[in-house]
Amino acid sequence: MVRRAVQTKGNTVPTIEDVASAAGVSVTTVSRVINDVAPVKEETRRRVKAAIEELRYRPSLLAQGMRGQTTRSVGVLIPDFRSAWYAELMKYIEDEARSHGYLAVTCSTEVDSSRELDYIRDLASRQVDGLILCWYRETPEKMQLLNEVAHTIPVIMMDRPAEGYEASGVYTEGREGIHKLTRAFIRQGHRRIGMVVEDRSYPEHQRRFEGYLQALEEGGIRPDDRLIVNAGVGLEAGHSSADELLTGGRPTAIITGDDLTAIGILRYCRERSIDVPREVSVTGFDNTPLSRYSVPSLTTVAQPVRDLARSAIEQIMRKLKNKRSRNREIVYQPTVILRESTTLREEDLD
Amino acid sequence: MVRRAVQTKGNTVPTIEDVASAAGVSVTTVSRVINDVAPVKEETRRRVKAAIEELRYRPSLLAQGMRGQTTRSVGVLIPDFRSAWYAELMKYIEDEARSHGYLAVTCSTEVDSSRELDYIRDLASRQVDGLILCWYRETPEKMQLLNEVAHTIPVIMMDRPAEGYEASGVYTEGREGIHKLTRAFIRQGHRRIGMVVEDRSYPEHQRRFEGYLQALEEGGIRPDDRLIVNAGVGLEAGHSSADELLTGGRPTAIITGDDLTAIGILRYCRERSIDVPREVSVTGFDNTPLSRYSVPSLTTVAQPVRDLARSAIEQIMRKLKNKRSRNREIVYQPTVILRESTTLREEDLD
DNA sequence: ATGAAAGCGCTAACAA
DNA sequence: TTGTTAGCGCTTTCAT
Repeated sequence: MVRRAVQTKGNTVPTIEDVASAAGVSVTTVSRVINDVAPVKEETRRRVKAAIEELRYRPSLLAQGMRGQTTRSVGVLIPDFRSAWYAELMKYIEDEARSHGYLAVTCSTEVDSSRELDYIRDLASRQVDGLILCWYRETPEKMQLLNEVAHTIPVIMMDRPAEGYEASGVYTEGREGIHKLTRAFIRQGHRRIGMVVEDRSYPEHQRRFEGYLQALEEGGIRPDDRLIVNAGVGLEAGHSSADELLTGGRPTAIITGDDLTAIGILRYCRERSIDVPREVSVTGFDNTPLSRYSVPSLTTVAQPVRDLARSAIEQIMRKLKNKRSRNREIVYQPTVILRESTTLREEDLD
Repeated sequence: MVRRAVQTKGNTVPTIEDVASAAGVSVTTVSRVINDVAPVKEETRRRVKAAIEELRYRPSLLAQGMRGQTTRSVGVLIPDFRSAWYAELMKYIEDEARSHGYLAVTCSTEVDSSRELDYIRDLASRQVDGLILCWYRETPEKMQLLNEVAHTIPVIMMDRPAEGYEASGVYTEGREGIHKLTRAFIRQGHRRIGMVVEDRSYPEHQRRFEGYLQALEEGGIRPDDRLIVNAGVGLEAGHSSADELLTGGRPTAIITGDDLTAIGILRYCRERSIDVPREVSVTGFDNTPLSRYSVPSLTTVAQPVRDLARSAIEQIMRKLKNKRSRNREIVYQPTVILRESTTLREEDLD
């Protein structure tokens, strides 16, 4: 009788069948001890566990996912890994997902529409159990794809209301933060308040801009085009925006929607020996770790990142548990953090 | 004859069978059209494609992965999403993977051994086609698990030699960067050169520290314990290290292994009105975007991040193509970037 | 050029 | 308490 030397194919991953035959039971029994889903005689269980241990068997999540309905994973789309804000969001989303036994698969879209589409399709094909989106531009094609996907799995829009989508919205009302900040400057006597608008095709940035306009209007100040710059996000964008603003309208305060943008402005001011905050105040957004350590440290607007992440995952889990539960909007309020780059005081805020 | 209203189950994802019956062909034919793997009559192909289009069918990567051998994905482990350096690495790894049609699944270990183990096991169960690791501590348990995994799929160790593992190594010789920097300070006349060592249990940090020691020795300088601080990574760690160093041994130059650490030091110096670089020079590591925009801007050591990412993915693809190809060590040399936080000149470097 | 059927590794009826 | 078996959605012989 020829006996195949099973150990020869040592570079093969053991399957449930290998465990079963090693333990002298059926695959069902193995499955039962793995999932602890039906009574198994104590001694059998021991044998199975021993076999699992010895073969270093781990069930294939692919097969489990194929058989069952879940891959225990959620897809996350963010614009850029290198953004401190999204990095932090990603971290907390990962932690929250993990605490439910889920894997967060995060992809960066680089603000590229076709890349967004590709990733959404890819993640859907991989049968992630839910999708969390932080994205920029909106196209009919994306809306359609997204609504198709949302038909199958829960979708969360972060950073904006989910209106118009079959999705839940989880975000911070950034408009309110900028509004408070602008109003505080006005109360302090500022009249020439500038704003760097990062990317108006991104709904949330548009909303922040509206908070600025609203405060100006309430303060009886006419918006001045020379004090409003449309720029990208980041250090470079901040730096060049500062050049534009400070050689033009000469604001006494500059509001931005991103810490890095603000830090780019700080850098510019230092190069030109413009004192912050004496000659011009500068504010950021997101309260990234860096904003505490910039020189001068940065007045900024904080989002409750843990809460955002927790809510996003919670919404997904809720819909996973009860397929027909409704979508929700979860909105958080931002907090203004006062630091050295302004002379604002708490009283100015309200 | 009862006709089931197929459209009723509209919230179900279409399968290859749905496409087949919609197009009036067998699943085999559909598969052939999808994968373009065998001749199909032009008209049939059209019908199938139309059905695919109409049903918005996308093949399940789960089923494909289960059937075939590949999930078209690679797992990536990094310590922290919030580190600018790893964020950048992650971005380029994602891009490279994508260019090969692969999905990069990146997980953060938070420098937690059990989390590392969990993720490695999880990713292996999900049958990623390769694994890229950047990690800290080394335990027997991890070594064993890793070598088991490496038996099945290609594994890349980034940030360190892969010696002792059945893996390829892809990393920058950071020791050399620190060595050059230290030597440059010595040539410039510095004698009291301090170093903040981020985490010596992390092999790469240990190696950087050795570069420092080596340069001191070559310069005939005895290492001074009061000038060497063991700290964590990051702004806070830098800040407190500065306190320790500058109230103690009073170095005229401080070398670190991380830009953020250095920026924490800059912040401290500003608080204490210690002029950089006049009173003390400071250097970082990684040439993160921020190092150009700090005040003062930071002399630092750059790693060729694109090359690292490209090599890592290349090694995986190579081993995937040819299972029995050997592991390799791919080592890159770092580049010193001179900026305002030192008074070093190019001539001092070599 | 096309189709029937086996099987990837697993779970869940259904039987015993 | 345990085992047999039918799929999950796909690819791939092997026939036709």
